[in-house]
Amino acid sequence: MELEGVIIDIDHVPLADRSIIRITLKSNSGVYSVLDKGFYPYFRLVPYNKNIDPASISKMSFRDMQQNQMPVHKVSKTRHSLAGKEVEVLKIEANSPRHIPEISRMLAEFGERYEYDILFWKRYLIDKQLNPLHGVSISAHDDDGILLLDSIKGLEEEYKLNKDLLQLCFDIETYNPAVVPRPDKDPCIMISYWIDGESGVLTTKKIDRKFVKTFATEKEMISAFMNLIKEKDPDIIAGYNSSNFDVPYLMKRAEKNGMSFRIGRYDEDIRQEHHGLVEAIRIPGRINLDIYNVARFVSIVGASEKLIKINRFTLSEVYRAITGDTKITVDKNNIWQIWDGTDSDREELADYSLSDSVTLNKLYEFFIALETETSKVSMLTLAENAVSTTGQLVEVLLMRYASDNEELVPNKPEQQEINRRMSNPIEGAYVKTPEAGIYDNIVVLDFRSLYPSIIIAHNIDPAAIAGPDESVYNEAPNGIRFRTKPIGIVPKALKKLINDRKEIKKAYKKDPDSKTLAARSSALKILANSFYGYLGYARSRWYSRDCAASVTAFGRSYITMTIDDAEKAGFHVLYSDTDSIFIQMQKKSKDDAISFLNSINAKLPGLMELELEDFYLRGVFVGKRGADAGAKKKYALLSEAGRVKIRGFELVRRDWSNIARTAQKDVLEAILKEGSKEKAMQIVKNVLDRLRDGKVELKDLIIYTQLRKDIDKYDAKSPELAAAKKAIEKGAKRKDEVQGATIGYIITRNGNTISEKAELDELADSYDPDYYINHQVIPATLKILKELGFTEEELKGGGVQKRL
DNA sequence: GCCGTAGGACTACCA
DNA sequence: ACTGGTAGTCCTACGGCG
Repeated sequence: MELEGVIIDIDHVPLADRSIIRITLKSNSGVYSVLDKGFYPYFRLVPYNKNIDPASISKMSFRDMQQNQMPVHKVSKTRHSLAGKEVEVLKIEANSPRHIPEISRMLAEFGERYEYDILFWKRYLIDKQLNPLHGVSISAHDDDGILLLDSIKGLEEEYKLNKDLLQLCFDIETYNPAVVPRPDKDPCIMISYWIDGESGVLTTKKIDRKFVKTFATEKEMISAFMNLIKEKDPDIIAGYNSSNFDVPYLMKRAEKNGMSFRIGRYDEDIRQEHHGLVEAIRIPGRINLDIYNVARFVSIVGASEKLIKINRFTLSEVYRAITGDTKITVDKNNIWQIWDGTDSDREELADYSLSDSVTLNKLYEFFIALETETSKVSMLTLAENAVSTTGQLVEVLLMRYASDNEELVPNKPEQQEINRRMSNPIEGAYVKTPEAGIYDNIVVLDFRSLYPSIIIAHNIDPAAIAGPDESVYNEAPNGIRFRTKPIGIVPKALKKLINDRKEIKKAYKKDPDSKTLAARSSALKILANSFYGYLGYARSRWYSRDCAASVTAFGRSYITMTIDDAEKAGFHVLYSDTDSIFIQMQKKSKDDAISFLNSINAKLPGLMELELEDFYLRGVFVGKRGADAGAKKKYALLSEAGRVKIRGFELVRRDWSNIARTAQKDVLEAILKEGSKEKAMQIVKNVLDRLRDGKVELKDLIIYTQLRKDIDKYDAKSPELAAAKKAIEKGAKRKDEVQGATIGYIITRNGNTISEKAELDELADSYDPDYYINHQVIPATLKILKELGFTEEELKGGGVQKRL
């Protein structure tokens, strides 16, 4: 039979003598499971002795630790290129991926080993050139009720499912008399879900709510949840931090109840795997999607795309960030008391539980387009894409190009090599020091995708570095020479991403409401922007100090050339950072700026392009604290269209209080929009008065900071650390609640030093006006008012005493 | 012992 | 656990002073 569809999941099933690939395919006619017996896991060996006979390796006897035979399936000769040179390679196929580590170890004495750590199913996708969500076409036959694959290939046209992938969102509540729930002792008390518009709560006590179903035991409740999944057959199981909490917890509870928590499409256990630093949950035949990971990924990687900015990654904070609404909540530490409380307590708990799943579904709807489109670009399954870092996405993409080009995939570096790379960083971008001041009529120009376009224009690739005796090359400003051809896999991959994005943008213009097109464009940009970083990443397979240093050297050269030309043409350059240049127009017209832009573009190679970012009516640059020089990476602009663009100022930083941030924002806007010196001063005076009079709400005084390290591993004392430690001592927080978390604290009146005065936001009952005046509002606003000609004394004279 | 400050640890930002 | 460049806070150690 012939099948077309998207790959939901791909894994392998271990049989007695070998492992075979299994594909879970979703087609418009249903979900199919197809086995491919024609593919074997393998690694490659570059033998020290070229005359080594493949047959002799085939005949060797390999045994594992338990002395089980591990026959080699097949050994064949290939030719591959390695760092730009042709080499003879042996491809050694095994029967099971489990055999690869041992067989490759035993062959280490015969040569250099490569590609021994590429996962079996990933290898399959790469070698067969498949893109799971884009769609595949399969030819298979029925063998006693099992579908066996005859051939598979990727589809040219994207496969259109007539319905979106079906998601089930769920969340659990647990009994927690010890505050932190103990999976071996404390039962799961509620499971809430949302699927296809239907939502409900499964529980074990009678609760008077229509959406609640009550079961006699925890075991029956978990079984009912498993049955629900079986019956509704979702493609995606979405939770919030579910890979670390909900799923492992239910697995443990099921085990305690003498059963197995199985929610896949096959009668198999869920697999828990380490994936870099995150825990990955594999649900056979379905897609596990932990929205917590997704939100973090988008927030970190999508930052440049301005997708979202989230300060804290709790479910309710993320919900608030994307919808502006707040969700209902309960005191998490007291769930067990609520559960043991009154009927109405339990009704509220059920409402809360339900709201978590409903909320989660809204987050799912918000993130799924980008997640799906990133998967199509990375050509990984949705579940794998969701647990991958950008580094891993770039890596797997380059593996595909290496495979197409018959290049060996470089090995991952050993720890010693990683340390060596990290201790030797490269020089980065150029940043011009601005002159503090307030300027009118500014034009901002920037290079479109500077680093990707440099890599493409100059064929920057580890395998393209020319030797000293070669004559055809392009020399980077740092002296590294790159062959002009053949085109390396790094520029080749980038060019495809950039060309694809051009096409998508064209389509988007015709269909501006398409979320899919917008998300695909973002996904392409995120991937393209990660290549330079990957070249300089210490753990990268394609690390190349020379390449990364050449990219930034070219970058510095292009931007300084642009600055010099602008000045030669009579413009005043205010500021520049990496790929952008801020020009004060003075007597020049917009046409002059455009013709300058054109003159630069006329001499740029390839698809490199300087773009007009925007014209601005006014801009503010401030001085560095305690120095004459202007501060870099800090500016505020007002565009002709009335858009305010603010970068770097305290008001965009979460580790400043709301009161200081708001005051700074109001001052900047008063200057930008109204040019009013007096109004700016009045804003600050009002805030200082309110602070002194104790009229400011505590919530506007919270300072948020992440405790990035283990709480005992800090060398330095800090207010946030002191506040966290005090909360732990009081028993208000557990270590694991604050470690790695973004905590909020307030400087109170109790104590002498700032650290002594710091208390977690929920524990603080006063604030120290002196601190907020002299350490928050004044530093944030004074440097701006200074540019208006005010002095510190005038500000203080406006009603502030420095002394208590 | 008090004061001012250089320098380290740390975080969050820009590109 | 993609890069480097940067500002800024808080704290501590240190040196000068008396």
